Amino acid sequence: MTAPKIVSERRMGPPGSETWHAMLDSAEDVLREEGHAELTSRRIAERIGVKQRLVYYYFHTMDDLVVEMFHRSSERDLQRLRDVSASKLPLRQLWEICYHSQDARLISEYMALANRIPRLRVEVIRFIEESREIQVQAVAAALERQSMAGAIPAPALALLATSIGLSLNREEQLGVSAGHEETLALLSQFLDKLEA
Amino acid sequence: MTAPKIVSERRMGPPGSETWHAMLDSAEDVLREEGHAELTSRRIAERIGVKQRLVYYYFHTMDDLVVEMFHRSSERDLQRLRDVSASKLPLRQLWEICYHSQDARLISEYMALANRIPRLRVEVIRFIEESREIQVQAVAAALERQSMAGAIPAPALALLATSIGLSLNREEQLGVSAGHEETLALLSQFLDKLEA
DNA sequence: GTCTATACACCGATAGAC
DNA sequence: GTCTATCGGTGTATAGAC
Repeated sequence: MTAPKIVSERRMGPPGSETWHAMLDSAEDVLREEGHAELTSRRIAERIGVKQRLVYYYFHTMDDLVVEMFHRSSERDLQRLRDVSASKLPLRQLWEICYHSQDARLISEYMALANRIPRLRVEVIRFIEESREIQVQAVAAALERQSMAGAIPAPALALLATSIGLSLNREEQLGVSAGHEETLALLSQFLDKLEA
Repeated sequence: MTAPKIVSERRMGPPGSETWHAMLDSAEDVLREEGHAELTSRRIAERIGVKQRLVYYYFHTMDDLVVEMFHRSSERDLQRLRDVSASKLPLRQLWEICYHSQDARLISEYMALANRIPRLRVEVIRFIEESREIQVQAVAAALERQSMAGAIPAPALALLATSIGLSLNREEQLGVSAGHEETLALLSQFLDKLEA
């Protein structure tokens, strides 16, 4: 039996407080706008007009902050996904939401960070699995309503939508558009068939 | 008219030399196995048993090294892609190659780096556009041989294959498999239809 | 071509006052 | 809850000898 490792005994600020949220908001902005290399305690503090030391009052380590930031963000996303799923939208709307709700840049930063922060990696895996599950339910229900449940497996449709949405998104942000028009037309045609 | 900005006048080693390649090899290994945070001149030098100073004999800056590393790697990939394209493979083989030749982790590291290194971003864009072009040619030729040229636009098929291949790859590396089986089965079925 | 040595910036994290 | 001050480490990059 191993005793739990105490990282530090220093006094800590309350999770969920206003400053705590401001720091995670700030961190998210930095990650999205400036990238992981600029994601430092000093940069975060500067953005919200406090001193660097305060970051370590609210978070034990920078890795903790990053994990917490992703966790908070993914909880929000999952809740939004559940709401969408409950509103019984048709496939086309589900695809549109999937396509437009992904931020390719932020995702690529998180993926790279997850490669070196095991606890973030765990959170990312959990998020992908849970969101896939919710999407599958939403897709399955939509197919059911169109009496198309046997036409195509919902898990495949959910994975395809996420995958294609992310790629289109990433390439749009880069300024690459080759094949996009044709792909969107093909998807539209495909959705037409499923939603007669 | 702007004069070219001289970054430094220090003595430089020859690009393409043995040590030059060894450094880029080393850097690629670090990026793939340890991530961007460990991609430092010290780490690279250590791996090939030289001193850190030597890295700056062969590359002006670390950003230069990263850009050069991606450039060398993408030139190799494009050449391999051209060879594959010239060998007139059927769609199924093209898909298999697309699926298995992507390293999701390395790509995610490069994408995050491209968010903060403009010149790398330019290289990434160039690579995506060129590889897409080659893939479209290969796919179009394969469809032609099956008299299926009108069935589906080649650019859409090329983009879909890349996108889905990358996502499956990334999730496999993370250990997520939900929907994979169904997606691969669906793809197989789809390829059967196109290659009667 | 490779080395020793070093300047300088910046980062994570801590001590302890107010 | 927020601050000033600071330590130790590590990174990029350069100077200059061999």
